Amino acid sequence: MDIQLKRGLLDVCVLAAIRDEDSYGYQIIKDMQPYIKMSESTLYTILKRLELSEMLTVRTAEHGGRLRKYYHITEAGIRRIEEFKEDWKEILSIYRFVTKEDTNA
Amino acid sequence: MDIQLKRGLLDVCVLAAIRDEDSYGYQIIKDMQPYIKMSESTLYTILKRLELSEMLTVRTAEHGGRLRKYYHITEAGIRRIEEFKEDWKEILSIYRFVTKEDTNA
DNA sequence: CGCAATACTTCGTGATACGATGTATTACGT
DNA sequence: ACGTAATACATCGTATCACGAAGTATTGCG
Repeated sequence: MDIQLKRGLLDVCVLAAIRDEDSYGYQIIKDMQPYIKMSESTLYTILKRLELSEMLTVRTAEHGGRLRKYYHITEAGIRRIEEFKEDWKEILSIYRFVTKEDTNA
Repeated sequence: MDIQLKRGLLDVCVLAAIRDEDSYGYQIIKDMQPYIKMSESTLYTILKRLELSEMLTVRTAEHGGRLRKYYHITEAGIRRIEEFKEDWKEILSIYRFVTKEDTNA
């Protein structure tokens, strides 16, 4: 998919991936794989950004002797998803503008 | 609307604005206004980019003593719109992933 | 012992939307 | 005649951001 098209989707996708249950980087990538692919460097950059903007909180936990950083969505993160749903109406109107065939004979 | 969300839409929107009829910068902005707002600097940057990638051709014409640059979509430009329609399927699947409520429990 | 998988991090690069600013002309009100 | 808005296009600098490359470290398997 066009890289520019992905940009607005990535943040909100990551939030959606931790919405129902806390998760960690490696798992998030795997969960999103069927929908949208992203490299590790991209994901960790996004997670850092979402943490800075307080869309999620981080907690470090040990799992099998290895450290994992678990991410938990905040109220602001949930609102961010809601805002995306609002934006979606505009996106749809743009989609119609772009795809509408020229029906003037 | 979220600026990142607009990124993937802008190019294809501009192409859609000249699809049925050649147009020029100032007019394009006005035509797209109801759907998506962009500054002049953004539009002219995009037009330059689309010209470089041969999605459109340019012709300068005089109109009321003033010069106008008219933009004409190419075959590649039309294909670009078709590719967007293909991408749309992926976008929809992402949208569903993001908006689906947690129905477990 | 070596290699894949897991897990996270850092760095540099290229793309790009935008505000600010500039140039020039036409049109309109007073 | 004068000033202001509208039309029309261009350039520059900045901030944001996705990505590949590369690195660190551990677990687990053959």
